[in-house]
Amino acid sequence: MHDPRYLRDNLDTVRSALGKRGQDVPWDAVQKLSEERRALTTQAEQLRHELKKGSDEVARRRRAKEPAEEAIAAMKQVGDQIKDIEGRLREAEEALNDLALRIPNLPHQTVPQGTDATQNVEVRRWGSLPSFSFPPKPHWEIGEALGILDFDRAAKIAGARFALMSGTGARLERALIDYMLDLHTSRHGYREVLPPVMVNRQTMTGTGQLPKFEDDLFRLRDEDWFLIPTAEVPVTNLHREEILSEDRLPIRYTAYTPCFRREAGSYGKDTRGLIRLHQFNKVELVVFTTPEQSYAELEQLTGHAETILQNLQLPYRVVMLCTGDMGFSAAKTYDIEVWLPSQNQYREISSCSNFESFQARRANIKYRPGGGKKDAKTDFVYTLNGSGLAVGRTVVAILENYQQPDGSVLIPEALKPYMGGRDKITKE
RNA sequence: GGAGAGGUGGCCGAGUGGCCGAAGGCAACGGUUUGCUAAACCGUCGUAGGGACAAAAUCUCUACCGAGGGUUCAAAUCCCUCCCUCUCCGCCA
Repeated sequence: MHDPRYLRDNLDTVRSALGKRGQDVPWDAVQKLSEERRALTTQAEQLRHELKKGSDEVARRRRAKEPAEEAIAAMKQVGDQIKDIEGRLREAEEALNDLALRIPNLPHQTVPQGTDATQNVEVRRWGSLPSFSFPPKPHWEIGEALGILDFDRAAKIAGARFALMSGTGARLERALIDYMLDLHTSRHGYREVLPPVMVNRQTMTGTGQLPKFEDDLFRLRDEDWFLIPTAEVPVTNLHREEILSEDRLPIRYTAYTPCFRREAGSYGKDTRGLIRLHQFNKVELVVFTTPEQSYAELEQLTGHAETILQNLQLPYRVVMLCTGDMGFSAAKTYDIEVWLPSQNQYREISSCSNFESFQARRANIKYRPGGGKKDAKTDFVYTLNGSGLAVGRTVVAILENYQQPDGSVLIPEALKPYMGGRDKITKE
């Protein structure tokens, strides 16, 4: 959501800054409704002022035992006018709001121009790629052979794009969740939260999933609740409609949740394995901070996610997304991509973004600068979040990078304490 | 699911049709006093949208007493719908 005043006065700037991203926005309608709303607001306020004065006059006359019929009749008319104007105002506001909520965020200046993922910019690489004396297998073959992944039964009980993990596979997923949360809470300064995974419409609107991307979400049939596609949604909305004092900032949360995505329109993509599922687990990092600190926070938060991969000794690279590949709400995004030997490429395992005030405006999350002094003007916080990490994809990376010629899989050193001390997954 | 109670400013809490954006208290902030602390006293003390001013200070208008409708010249106050919280019963983890 953009500042309506800024939008009104700088429509052309916004429009060109959005470039390709804003192609489907009906700019003329935005401008027209913007002006209409302003005019109607002024009219309505003037009329209400008149009504107030008139009503006070009636009250005064009543007390003075003077006749008030004339004033009452006049005010009755003003009242009718107000009803008319306010009705039109409401319509204009609703229409404008609906359009405004569909305008994506403006990219930060440092974001490269581009139309798709091929124009993302690699920022850095970490780790050395593993070499194999045999053709590395895809994780689903490894997992099924070991008896820790079962896609056939998952399909039976739920359908395509679901997974069943069992035995050491289930333990591995749980170990990773534990490990990530422990690291972020004890070393990186995040507070752990365990939020609802079903949320209401307002919450989904706050972070930008609604109104534009309802088709990507699972929705309950009898209630207006949605399954969260990421913990970003409930956790960012923790402070919706709140004013935080600056000395509380930055506020950092980490949350493990399952995530649910319809994956509409991705038929045929990553149909096998754990890469793209309707339900997956993720540990998320969410930060509320000031505008000044937000970009330093983005670097730091990305680093926190990288630490997990480093500790697990998984090679990865960091890319800065170009304007055409960024999500709707983001101003700047780094993707962390982990190396997958079977695919001979890096694949996304984390996405870290600064949303600037875009979500804060939608969710009305403010802060009061200057150590809580009353006279300081409030302003919107900046929100950030990143995966730290997508758990299923981390399992994928471990299975593939740590696979052995005999089909077993070594357990990364850092994870052993979380795996009951075992150092290897063998056939079960 | 059944029955009942309730939602007012950061918090507590008054307010049943007009002079109420809302008494009083607490907290907070500024000051006076004080050897220091405390206390006392004085003052300030919600959010947002518009207008005036070149801008800030400031002034002014409008909205907001859970949300949305309605009645009325006039609604925190009356009516309707919804949401949320609490208590009891039932059910369940």
